[in-house]
Amino acid sequence: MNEILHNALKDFHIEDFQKSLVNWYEAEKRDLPWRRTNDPYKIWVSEVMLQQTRVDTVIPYYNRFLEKFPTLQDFAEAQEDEILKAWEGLGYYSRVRNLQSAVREVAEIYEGRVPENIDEFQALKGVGPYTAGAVMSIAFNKPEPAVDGNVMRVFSRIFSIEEDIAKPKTRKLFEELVKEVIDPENPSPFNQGIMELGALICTPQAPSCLLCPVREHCKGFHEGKETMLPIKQTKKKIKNKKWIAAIVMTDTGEFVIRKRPRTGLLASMWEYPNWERDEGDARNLETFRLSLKEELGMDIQTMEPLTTVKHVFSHVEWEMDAYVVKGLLHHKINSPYLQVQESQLAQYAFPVPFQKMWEAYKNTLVNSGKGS
DNA sequence: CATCCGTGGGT
DNA sequence: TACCCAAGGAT
Repeated sequence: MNEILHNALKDFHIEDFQKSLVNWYEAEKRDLPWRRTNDPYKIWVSEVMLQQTRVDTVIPYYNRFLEKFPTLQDFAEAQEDEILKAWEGLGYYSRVRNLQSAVREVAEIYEGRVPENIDEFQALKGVGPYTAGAVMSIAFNKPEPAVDGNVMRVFSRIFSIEEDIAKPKTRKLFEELVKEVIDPENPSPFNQGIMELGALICTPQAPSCLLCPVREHCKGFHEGKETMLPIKQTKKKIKNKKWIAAIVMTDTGEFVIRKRPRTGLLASMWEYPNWERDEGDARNLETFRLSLKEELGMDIQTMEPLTTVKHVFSHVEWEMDAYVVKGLLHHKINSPYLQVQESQLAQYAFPVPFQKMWEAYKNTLVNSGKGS
């Protein structure tokens, strides 16, 4: 066993720790929708939604999702636009496409039953070490580690571990540590207990150590280092990208939208037509007119400034100058473009920056007395 | 291993 | 305002 592990476990009362944690979890756990089921499909859905996403954000999405796709088979048979719409606003959209790909594989290869073998399950798309361990332990009560940010923070403090939790290698260290201390009789409440502790007590800022059920086991607390842990390398600054975009309405009163490429940022989501813009280039607007004319075959009648939308993603920032364009379409437009009635817009999934743009458009209609 | 991939809330 | 953070995974 490696040095850090050996050191961490020295003088650590494993069984007392397990009991204190599991008892606290059973007494204090929140009543969350995915804790009311044993269906591995539903637990799987919850775990994917919860990746890098807060509980309060997930709850309404989870409920709506399972209302729409109650069974694994229902979700396997759904159309891409349907599943993206169900995920709209939740972010990290490849999660839902990977989830469907994985679910379809389960439907076809495993006769619709979620594999109980962790290696088979983790081989599915979108299922990494954390999700595999979480579903195996929570749905099937298997003693597998499920190391997320909570677990690394809580265990960094309990064992006073100063490894950088931003480094991939560190997650493996914590997996080994969990394997040593997990309660083999109660893997599900143990794993969920650590995460619940991280969410309710052992929080990133100002942990409530005086309320902590495992305080007496916490080396970081005893050393007065709990607020110094975990150690995490800071990430670098994000870049800025500038766009010019438009709400385009045709002479027939329809709106022009566009499907984004299958890969990359906001993959397969819908958007309003937009092109990259060069800062300080006076020809931006003229280039924009040309793009609309050439790509859409549109004669522009009016073009008025709408708003500027700023949106910060995980690694890039957008600044979109938005316009409202009205024009004549001479030909049928081609994929990836689509012209739809306003009443049909709601069935297409738009990422947040374009939702902001549409809201601004609706507001101008209301303010100018043209709204409904 | 570093970077890409969303969004909203907290300080 | 400018960060940080939240039940990560793919490439």
